[in-house]
Amino acid sequence: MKITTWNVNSIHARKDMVLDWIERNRADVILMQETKSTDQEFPVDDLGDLGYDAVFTGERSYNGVAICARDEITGVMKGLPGSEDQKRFISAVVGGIRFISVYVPNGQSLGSDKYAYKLDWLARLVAYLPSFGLPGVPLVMSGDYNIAPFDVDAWDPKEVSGGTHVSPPERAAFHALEALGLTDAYRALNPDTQEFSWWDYRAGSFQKNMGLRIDIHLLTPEVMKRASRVTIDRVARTKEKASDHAPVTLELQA
DNA sequence: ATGGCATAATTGTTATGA
Repeated sequence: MKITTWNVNSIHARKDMVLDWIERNRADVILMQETKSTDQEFPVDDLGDLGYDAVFTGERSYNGVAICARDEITGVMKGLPGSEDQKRFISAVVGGIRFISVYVPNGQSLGSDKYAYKLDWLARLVAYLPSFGLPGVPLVMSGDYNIAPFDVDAWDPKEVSGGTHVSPPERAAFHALEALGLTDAYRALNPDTQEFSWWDYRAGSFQKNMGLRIDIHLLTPEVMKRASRVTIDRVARTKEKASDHAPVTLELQA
């Protein structure tokens, strides 16, 4: 079973590229972030033509998350309690596993209102997750966490974003998610490797490999036992008009 | 210290991203 998380940075600006990638890679489940699409405009018919069902919650211009799958999707839940206005959380069951697609707020700069919102949002996520019954259930929560968990996950932790994405409170929130019984599959399978999933469009950052690993699959133990590989598709980031995030694919053994 | 690039609202400029 292949599960991909991908911040597409507008499903409309990149529809052909995203559909082409899905057609060529045939992941079983695709968790999207930053669709930047209202529910009315989400390209559900195009995905249907490729054999995928899709559930989504979005808004105009910003945010927006989706779950696409080749098998039946059930048990859909939309919105993080207390933060329903920004469309950053969707959950559904596919093939006996509960999936959650999250788009964690960016945080803008240390001390800003948006930074406070990011920490509040993460605290609400930590408070909400136990209602899903983890760690003793098959659950995969993937998405754009906007946090580089450790220094190895950032090209230069001292220079990044004026301190956001690497600040101790953000990392503490990420580790609070792990404390609920979730494991960062990429880091568990690759203890020392430095690989990034996002690169700034500016200043030739991709060519210089100045990036962050912020697109992450978090797994409960019984799913982690099945995890064989996590791959970051850098080639997708080289394409003309690519998203600034690469798709990250988790492979589970049957 | 700042800008750089991209998207989406709009048509000249602003908000946002990480």
